[in-house]
Amino acid sequence: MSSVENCACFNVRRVARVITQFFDAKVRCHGIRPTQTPILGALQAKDGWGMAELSEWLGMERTTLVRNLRPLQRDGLVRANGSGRGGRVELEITQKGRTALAKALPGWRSAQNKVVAILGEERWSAIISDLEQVAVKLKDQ
Amino acid sequence: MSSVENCACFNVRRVARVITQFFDAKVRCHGIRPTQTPILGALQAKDGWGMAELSEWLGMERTTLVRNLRPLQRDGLVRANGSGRGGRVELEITQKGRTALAKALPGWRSAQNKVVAILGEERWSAIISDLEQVAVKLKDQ
DNA sequence: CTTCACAATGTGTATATACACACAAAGGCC
DNA sequence: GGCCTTTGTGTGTATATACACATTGTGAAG
Repeated sequence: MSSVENCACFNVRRVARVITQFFDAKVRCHGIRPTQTPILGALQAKDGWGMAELSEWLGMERTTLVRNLRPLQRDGLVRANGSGRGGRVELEITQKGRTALAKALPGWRSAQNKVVAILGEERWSAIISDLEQVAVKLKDQ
Repeated sequence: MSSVENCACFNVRRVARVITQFFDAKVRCHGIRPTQTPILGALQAKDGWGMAELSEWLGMERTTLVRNLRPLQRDGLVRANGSGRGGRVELEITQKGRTALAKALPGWRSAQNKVVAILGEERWSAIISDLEQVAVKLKDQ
């Protein structure tokens, strides 16, 4: 029972790698990476996120988000308004960011559809819901 | 339907982050990381792995495994016998590696039990099995 | 006004991940 | 023997991730 094959961490990371590579192959040619898509998506849905707030929503270490934003800021897809160190920062997606996201959307949708189709939409929803529950419970501890 | 919240890549990566942090908190104090555990585990179960062979089994890019082995080799937990560039390499776990893995096992088991307990063993097995299927189908494409 | 704790952010360092590319050995073909 | 494909490995570069620590603004207590 307690072997490598059953390890929750290993198994989830393993499938995350494969799925990420699959999504990457579909959106890379549009200039953004699958890991950047949710950041842009969150900013497009609602402006004015703070760093800590957005990192919480993404389930990502705050300091990780700081680094992940760097390439997006450098390329002008995201703007960070605020004094930076010490002061609160307001994040917003730029017009260029919106355009990039829109361009990558067909590729993303194709990947998403193919992944979901493997198990079916219902099964997939159940798994996502269960995994979400795991994440929530683990963050309490 | 096609929003950030439903993205398969985002959701799986998200839960992978949380689970990894949880495992990390349990095994870090024993000197190894949750991402290194499966490598050591695979080598303990069977010696003589080649690079490509092991990376395939781990569902990891071959070049990623090369880098991930570096800290383990540096710390003397894993040995790579072979000419390296060009020639086939035989990987093996050292005695120090076996000891480190054994020391971390209680922490790992604790984390594993707690994660599995959230959904129950049956539910968890079903999810792992389904995700495994997704990984296999995606690698064909 | 000063100090002090808190809240929000960034940095140092290390590992994890992978695409594009480069390199070397082994074996078949001529 | 000399070429060439195939197989097995490593490197360059870039992003992703996070723990430990540092920094700065703000408001409350004195």
